[in-house]
Amino acid sequence: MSKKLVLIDGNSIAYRAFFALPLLNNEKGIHTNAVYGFTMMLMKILEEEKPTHILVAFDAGKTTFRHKTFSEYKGGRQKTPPELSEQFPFIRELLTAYGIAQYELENYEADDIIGTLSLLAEKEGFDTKVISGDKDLTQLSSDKTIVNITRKGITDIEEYTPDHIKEKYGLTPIQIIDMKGLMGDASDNIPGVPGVGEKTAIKLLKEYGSLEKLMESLDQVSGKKLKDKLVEFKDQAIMSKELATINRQAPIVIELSELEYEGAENEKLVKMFKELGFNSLLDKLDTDVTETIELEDMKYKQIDTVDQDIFAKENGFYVEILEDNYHYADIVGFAIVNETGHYYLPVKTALASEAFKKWAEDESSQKIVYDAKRSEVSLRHHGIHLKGAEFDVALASYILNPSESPDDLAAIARQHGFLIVQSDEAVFGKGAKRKIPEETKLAEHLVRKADVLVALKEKLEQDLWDNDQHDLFSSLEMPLSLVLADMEYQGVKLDTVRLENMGEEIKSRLAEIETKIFELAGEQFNINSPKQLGVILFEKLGLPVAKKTKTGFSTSADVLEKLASKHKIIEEILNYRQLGKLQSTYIEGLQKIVNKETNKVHTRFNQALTATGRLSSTDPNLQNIPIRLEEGRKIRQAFVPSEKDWVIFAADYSQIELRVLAHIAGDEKLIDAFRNDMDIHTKTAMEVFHVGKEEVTSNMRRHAKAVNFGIVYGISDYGLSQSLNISRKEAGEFIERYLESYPGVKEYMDEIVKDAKAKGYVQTLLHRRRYIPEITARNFNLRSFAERTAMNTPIQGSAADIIKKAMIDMAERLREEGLKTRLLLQVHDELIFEAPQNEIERLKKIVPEVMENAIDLKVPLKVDFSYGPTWYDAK
DNA sequence: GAGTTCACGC
DNA sequence: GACGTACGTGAACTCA
Repeated sequence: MSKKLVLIDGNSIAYRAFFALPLLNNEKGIHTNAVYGFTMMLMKILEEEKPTHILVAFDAGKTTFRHKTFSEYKGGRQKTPPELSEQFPFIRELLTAYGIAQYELENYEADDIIGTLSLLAEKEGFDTKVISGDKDLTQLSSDKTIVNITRKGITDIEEYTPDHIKEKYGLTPIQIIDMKGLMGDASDNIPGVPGVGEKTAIKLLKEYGSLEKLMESLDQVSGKKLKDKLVEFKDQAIMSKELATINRQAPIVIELSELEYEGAENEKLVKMFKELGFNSLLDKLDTDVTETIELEDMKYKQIDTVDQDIFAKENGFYVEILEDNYHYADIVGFAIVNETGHYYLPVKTALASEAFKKWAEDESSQKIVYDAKRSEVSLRHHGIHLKGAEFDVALASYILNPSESPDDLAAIARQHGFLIVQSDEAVFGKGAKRKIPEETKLAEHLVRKADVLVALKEKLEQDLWDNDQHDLFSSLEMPLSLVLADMEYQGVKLDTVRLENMGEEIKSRLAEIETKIFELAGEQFNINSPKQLGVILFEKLGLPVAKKTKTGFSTSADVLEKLASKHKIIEEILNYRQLGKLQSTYIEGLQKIVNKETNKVHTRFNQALTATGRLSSTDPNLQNIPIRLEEGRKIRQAFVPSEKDWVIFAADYSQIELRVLAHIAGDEKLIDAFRNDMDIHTKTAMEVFHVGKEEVTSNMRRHAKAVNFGIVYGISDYGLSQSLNISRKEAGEFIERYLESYPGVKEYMDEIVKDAKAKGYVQTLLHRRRYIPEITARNFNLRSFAERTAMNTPIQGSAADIIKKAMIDMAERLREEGLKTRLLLQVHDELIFEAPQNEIERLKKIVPEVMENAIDLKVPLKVDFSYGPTWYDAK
């Protein structure tokens, strides 16, 4: 077996982690961000590299042999912040728990230890991986040694092989040292030659090979200024090179055999993680760790005959279904935990029991559940209408922190310190190996889950109160889960014949286009392969390369569109892509998932996923059915009412996000515009371009529309420049002018960012929160992104709140009025119903009324609606 | 099976 | 001065 050595630059990685992550605190107020980042990195390395040997090297003390050469080496460097210093002991302890060797050496830096050991390892036939945040280490790269340098954060790395260095700099690894000697390194206070930067250094080295050879041939150097500098600073350059050279002969007294990695002491790790408050990392430890810890015996009773006395007023109730599509999956078992005891109910027993059904449908018997909607829908397939599910742990967790909400009950439990239940993956396995274990194991697992539900409710409910989010939970998300359950269970009818005909037509058109493309290309290839397509377009046909992805040429639509005038093949390819998308995703995709007996599709709305509070939709995703291009829009002709002579009735909010913005920001002009029901894009164009209504050109309006779009989605100047195909500078100016035009909005944007920095989160009108820790990041990108998130989330999230409220109100209103109309879908700002003809007139009044009055804002909400025999016609 | 690229909606 | 830039789902390809 081959030997694999991993060498980690401990100080460098700790620094990286510290600066990449916000200052986390554990319960005792100890800073833990560097330890956390370090741990993440370690876990990743261990998993990906699977080393046989491993060592973490640290710098020892303040001075090294390099200071003898140059006393100002690393001078001017900022002192290590105390918040980081205090974390080193924990990192050391962590490494001990992992059973990973550590080493430091008086007078030497971690670099030198790593350099020395990697040289030794090469001689002994190891494959070595060096991990650092310091690019200096790349000089160690060789055919046996790969150097990984962290790029941003701590887990994103760039891999330096000799080939990669050649490609990136045109140099060999050894020449990296020469480059450093010439250009210096501000961070280490290595002077180099003034006026020589990376570009010049590379040029010189490509020509002369090394610093020494360059110095020998100084007279040949072109450019007087450069030559003078090189002459003047010759000694300084040579010294700089010396400083930058890693010592590969350090007097280390440790042997490679001592670095053998035998695995972590899991119990120590679990203990440490708990102390440090790394609950989320506990999850990532080997599953057998969570199996062994603190799992006290679970006493439970298996129920063979359901009797009233196993029920109480408040019950933890867990419904287990293994597959994720609960519309088609079987229930695997139930568990109930309450003050009377712990019970496991086999599926057959429960479903055959009248007592069970009666209890499940009893509103007054409260159930604490995990994923209410999932439980409701699956029970309904067995004729049981779950009632009294008053606390959904998954939804509560999501509301408390939508970004961190795990998708497994055990993980939520762990997050809150309850280590009494295993992960589903540990019990059922994952992927192809997922299966139901023997019944006692299953029973115990389910009972534990029901048990932890009860414990979690207590904790989560308190947290909801503390955050002033209880109302959002109990009056919005909980009732909404019932509405969504109805929608999903009801499903949407498809005209499968229509779908099939469209498929046939597209198929033949695709074949035609394919022939044309092959003719134009002069050969056959897979058009769907970006790789092959790239070769054809940019190598064979020699079209100009505008953009590259990390694996090759970019062939995305925006790139291709710019090439359209250069070759006839482009248009065909874009056409092929568009039709291919319709065929594979929509026609075939829907055909795959439609219920063959009922011709209905039953989507699942994920109510606990997005960071903003929007819903998402899967299997099929009915929130991205084409509409923009007529060609694709025709897909909507296949969406029809499920009953004869009914219609599809669609109602959408007009500019809900911008209206919300007007309200939140309290911007006079924006409020005024909406009160007067103006065309908001025209209005914005008037403001931004300082023109009258009549002078707004279609191009101005288009630009204004894109800026409004940008505000709603929180895109950057770069994003705006992409969508308008203008420069980033121009895009930035547009945004600035927008903010000048709407001073209230500008003020809001400034305030919300300040607020987010102070509180660490932002919130919506109905108190939905989103935590934005990166808002204090030192990294410009992370911080900018966080700032845009802070500005955008209250807008988009409040809009999501409002339509959710409208859905609940709508369901209630339909019930009150005894209408047969059914709500089928929600697509972020629109609701789609199916309705009998004779209810249309009522709906025309009720739907806008309910939707527009879902909340009271400083501006009116406006709803447009339409209806027709198919979804296509409801436009 | 995981990661990448592309494309659809809001 | 560079970084890599709304979110979500799904398909096909590619590599291991």
